[in-house]
Amino acid sequence: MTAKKYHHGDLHNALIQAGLDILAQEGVHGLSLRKVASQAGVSHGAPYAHFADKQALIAAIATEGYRRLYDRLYQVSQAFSGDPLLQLIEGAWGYVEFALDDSAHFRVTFSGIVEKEKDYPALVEATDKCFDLVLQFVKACQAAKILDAGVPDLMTVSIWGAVHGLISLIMDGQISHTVLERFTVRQMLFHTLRQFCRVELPAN
Amino acid sequence: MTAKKYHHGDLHNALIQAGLDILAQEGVHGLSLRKVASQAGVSHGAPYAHFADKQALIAAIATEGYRRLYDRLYQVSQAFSGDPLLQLIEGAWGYVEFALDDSAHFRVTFSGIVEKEKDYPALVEATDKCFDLVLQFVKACQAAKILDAGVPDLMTVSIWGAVHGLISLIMDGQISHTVLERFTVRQMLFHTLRQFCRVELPAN
DNA sequence: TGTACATCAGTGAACGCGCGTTCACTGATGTAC
DNA sequence: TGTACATCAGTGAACGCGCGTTCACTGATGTAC
Repeated sequence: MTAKKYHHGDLHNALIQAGLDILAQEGVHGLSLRKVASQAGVSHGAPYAHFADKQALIAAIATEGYRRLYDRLYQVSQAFSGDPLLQLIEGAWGYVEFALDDSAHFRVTFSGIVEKEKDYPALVEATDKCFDLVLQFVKACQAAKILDAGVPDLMTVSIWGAVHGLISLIMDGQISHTVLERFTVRQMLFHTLRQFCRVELPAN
Repeated sequence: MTAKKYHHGDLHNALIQAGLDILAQEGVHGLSLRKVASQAGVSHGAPYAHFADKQALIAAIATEGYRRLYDRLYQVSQAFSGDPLLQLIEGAWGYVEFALDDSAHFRVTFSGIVEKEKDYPALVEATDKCFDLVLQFVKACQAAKILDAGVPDLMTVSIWGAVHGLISLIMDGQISHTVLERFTVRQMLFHTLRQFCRVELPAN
């Protein structure tokens, strides 16, 4: 965050990046403070100058996850502004891509590893910002009669949950291979979205 | 499984039960072979007479999770036989209840902790049996025009994912309190199911 | 029924490991004069 | 510009811990005669 220029320069962010590297290479199980420090080229005591404890680093990594997700969604909202259906579809697809591209980061972000969210206001803010953007997508779709009218919050939770659950089941190997062999992830996503939308979806 | 009657009697199953106790008391993080052995009242080397390694015990616990889920779903299918809509609704609700009642067990069951499922045929079998039962629910609903016609496998994955994702987000604390305060879990589930069903749902 | 034996479930000491965290320290940096 | 000083990011040894796994053993059990 605040890029102080003492020895390292910006170890705070370097540690978060190192955490992402570890997650990408070794998965959630490999994420330890000592490995993160080593990956950042720093001794294992150094992180304590920037994070209170391991939980705080994980919270920062989760916050970064929500920020990246927001960026993806925001890009989609700009790219398809004025077309609520495509915003919804490609927003959902962006969510899926994030999960597939960086599955360990996705897992940490959503795994609720950080128990008392209240201690990490930046995480709460990033979460809320993401939710609000999806909420905008949903409201635009409702206005365009693409989605049922009704409480937008509920619809947002339902759609978010449907996409989140679909990609979670796939990532965690719960979908039988007989299904995986016959359909692409995008086809499954479209099938799910079709249940929510009251209009025809474009070809996937 | 095979209840040999040497010293303990049936340590195999006692260890699985002890694992469930640990999960209920301490969560996924507390699950270690040594704690499980201790909980079962046995020395920490004893489990190796029954399980090749920790992964094998976890696989057995996940298998038990799928079996319990199957039992819940089967009970629903019997209780509401002839009423596909109620089977679907209460089956989904059973899934949600399992997650809420035993969240750590639910997590282990679906977390894909066991990487190479092929090494645990009982787990694969339990998984497939569950999926097939949901598939039956879906087919019955399609026949009754409650759900859209189409590939039943795809519809099963979509609905399963929607319910799984909804309860996952709730369990992992990703739903903002402003939503949680206004709606019950059952209301959220009904809202999700309403998107899939082409008929009115009963009052929740 | 009683005895000798083989089996093997469970014991407990031991192994090496990586972990989170602390703490006295060092030395590079920024600042005051 | 040069010097003295204060700051504090990063070091590395040390701590205690719980973990998964191995292994020689013990003793309760089932079996053969």
